[in-house]
Amino acid sequence: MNTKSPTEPKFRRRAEARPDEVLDAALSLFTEKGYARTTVDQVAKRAGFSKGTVYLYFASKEAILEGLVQRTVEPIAEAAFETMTDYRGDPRPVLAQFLRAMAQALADSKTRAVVMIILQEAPAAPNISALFRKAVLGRALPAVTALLAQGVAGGHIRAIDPELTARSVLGPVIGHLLLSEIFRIRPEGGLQMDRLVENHLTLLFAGLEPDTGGAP
Amino acid sequence: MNTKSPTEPKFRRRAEARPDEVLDAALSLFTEKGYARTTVDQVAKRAGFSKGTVYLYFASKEAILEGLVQRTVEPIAEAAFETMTDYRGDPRPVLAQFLRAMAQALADSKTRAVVMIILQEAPAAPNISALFRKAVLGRALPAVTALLAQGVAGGHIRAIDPELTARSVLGPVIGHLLLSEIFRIRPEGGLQMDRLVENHLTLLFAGLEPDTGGAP
DNA sequence: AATTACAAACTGACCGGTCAGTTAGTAGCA
DNA sequence: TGCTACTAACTGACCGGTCAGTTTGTAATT
Repeated sequence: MNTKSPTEPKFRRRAEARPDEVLDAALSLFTEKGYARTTVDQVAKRAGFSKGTVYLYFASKEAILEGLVQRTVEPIAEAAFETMTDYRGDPRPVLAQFLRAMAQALADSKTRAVVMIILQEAPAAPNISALFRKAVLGRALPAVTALLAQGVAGGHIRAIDPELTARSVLGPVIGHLLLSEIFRIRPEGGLQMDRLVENHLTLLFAGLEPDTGGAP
Repeated sequence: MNTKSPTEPKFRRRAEARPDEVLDAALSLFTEKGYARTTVDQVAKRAGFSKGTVYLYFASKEAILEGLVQRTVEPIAEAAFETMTDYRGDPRPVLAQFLRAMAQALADSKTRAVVMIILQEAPAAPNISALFRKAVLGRALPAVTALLAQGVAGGHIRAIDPELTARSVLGPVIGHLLLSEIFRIRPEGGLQMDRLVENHLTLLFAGLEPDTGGAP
């Protein structure tokens, strides 16, 4: 990530830009070594100034993490979820739209990195967990569940459990992300989140097809 | 698990039990507060003795973590994967067997806890990551992929991408685990991994049904 | 007596957070 | 234009505390 060319003047005097510079530096370091193993001094150094300055803009190390999550998660959360809530009809087109949007968001490596940091730190940092739950999960899961329930009720899809099926809709994307980011296990040629989603959608849509009495 | 080799020690004090006691204590603390925020002293205290003793049996704090992963993961890894490799025919019964075994393994809260710790620490601890990859993922994924490929080739299932579909098979289970353990989002009445797997299997099996020209 | 198993005290490095002091920029004045 | 006075931005040494890992002494066992 950036880090600014070494020819920059020593004093920059642009207080408004500082918080974002801290967050950028923190993101790259947290990604490399994890939150716990990164020191505030390292963050400051990478951002191009000293530790004291960091504390002019963030109250604590954890506040940096919170800022990072907020900056990444909020715009994504705002962009979605409204279409789904009152939809009536076959849920599949909406699911496709949703999963493709998700794939697109996760195509950005910064977003991916923040999501990974959240997954790693959430168990030990309750406010991070709460933030993500409130902004993303608490909205996405009920939306998908309601969409599926409505589809079942209307006979558009097979009679499955909507709440559990929501996991079958979203799980593969999360699993793919984890395999790739944590264990470096990914298809030849990179993450290919798009291809994963398309493959998943064919399978999922066929699976959701109402049972018309086919033979197993 | 357990050890307790009946052949070796006739005298000695109670030293043989120590490593497992350390691992048990470490597991509960790592689960509560995470690896980084747990001190070796706390592990020793919970196990009922002092820090120095821990270092009689483990070379470092990270070695404790490795021991924990090894103790949990190896028996699981050994128990499976062989059935799949040379199978010919409709892969669905084997997939069902596999997912149910996975659900059963994850029903044990200790196993679940270790898996979560792995997911959290793997990015920053390469040998943990490698251990799990070698013992579990590096075997499970190719096995499922090969099974699917064989099913496609034999016309038993829809022509999907086997490698990507492996994610659709396993992802929901992982996603369910994550939602429950990290964000405390779970169905009423607990984890219900069994019900998730059964619901997932209906959906998945219908989705894998070869396309015989049904209605969209 | 020799060995083993352990507790307790200790060491040294590290790190989050603070703060007294320094520097860069700017407004006012001549 | 040059000077003074002031402020916001920034630095880096430092402090208090923590913690992984080590050493030493001792009680029990053989």
